[in-house]
Amino acid sequence: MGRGKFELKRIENSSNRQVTYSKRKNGILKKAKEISILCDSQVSLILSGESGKIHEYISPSTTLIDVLDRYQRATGKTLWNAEHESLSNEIDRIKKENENMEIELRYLKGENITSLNFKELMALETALENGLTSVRDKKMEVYRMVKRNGEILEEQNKELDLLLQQHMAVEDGETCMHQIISNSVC
Amino acid sequence: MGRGKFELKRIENSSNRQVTYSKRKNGILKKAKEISILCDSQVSLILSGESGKIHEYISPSTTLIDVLDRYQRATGKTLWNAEHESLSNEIDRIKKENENMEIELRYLKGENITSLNFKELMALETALENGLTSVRDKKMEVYRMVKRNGEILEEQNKELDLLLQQHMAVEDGETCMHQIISNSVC
DNA sequence: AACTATTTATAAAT
DNA sequence: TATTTATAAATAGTT
Repeated sequence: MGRGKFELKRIENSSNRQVTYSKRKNGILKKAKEISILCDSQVSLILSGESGKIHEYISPSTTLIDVLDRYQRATGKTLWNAEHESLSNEIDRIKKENENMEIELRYLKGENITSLNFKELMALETALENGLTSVRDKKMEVYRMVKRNGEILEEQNKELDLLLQQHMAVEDGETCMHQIISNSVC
Repeated sequence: MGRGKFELKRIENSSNRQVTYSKRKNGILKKAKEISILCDSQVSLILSGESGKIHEYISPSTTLIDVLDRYQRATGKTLWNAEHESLSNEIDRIKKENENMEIELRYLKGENITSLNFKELMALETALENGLTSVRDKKMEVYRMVKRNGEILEEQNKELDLLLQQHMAVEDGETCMHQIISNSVC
């Protein structure tokens, strides 16, 4: 079907892949419905694409549980125990991930850094400096935009301005200092 | 397809029904395989006809367990027991936590901050400044200790020293600048 | 999202 | 039951 023979391999273009998924999903769901009605058969079809969203067709003459029961009896595989184990494993995996992120977060906040060696501390410092630079750049950008648009009410504006002046003073100072260090005029 | 339009209703002739089942079963199994490969999607298809024999296609990138697991959490339908539900809830909870931490981490690294407003940026900046201060203090502390104990070999020491001098110079500059701002002597 | 040229699936015939 | 064939259906690329 379609404008040319297709090769049975993953579609590399992400956008095409998504479109094809959407089209073929509808196609196969229709096929599932047809065979179950035409031939009076039990069907369970569960699909999920990259978005993670699930699509299903379960023939109305049955339930998923029935299908799985039959499946277990026919194949001799016990899904229930395996299911339990699989969930437990996933929990372990996510918890581990969680723990690592928590540690990294604490480090970035300067907590629990006693155990770090010098090299690690330097890397951390660099990461923080980079973050700070991005945030300050963004802040300035937002500030300029707000100023230009004059969108905030007078009162809020004044309050904000006070805070800003304090902040900006510090940063201007630092910038100036860097120039001193690199032997240019301040 | 076929020699005439077909009606979507049970085929009454038993022999025809069986033949059609057999043909369409092959067709839909092929379709299942195709969509899973072409679109990199997770597919579980279980079929049974009147003979009771089961046919299945499970995409190789996954297992039936995984598919059912996702199915249950996506639809909220519990296929097995209460224990499953509690495990499933725990996974959802941890994943949510995980997501929040991931966002916070990105913020601290200065990523994805476009959506933040001014107040949030200021809070972020403060957090980063605090982190940086702690890390730098710690770094100095470690440096002094290492120096005093003379534990590193001569060669390593020299190499490190070079790096350090660069780092310290910058920070001394900043510290000095802060003192200027707070009206004390530099 | 709709169109269309082509391929693919399949109902009926053999 | 397997193969062939006429036709409907699905769909890849296009707009």
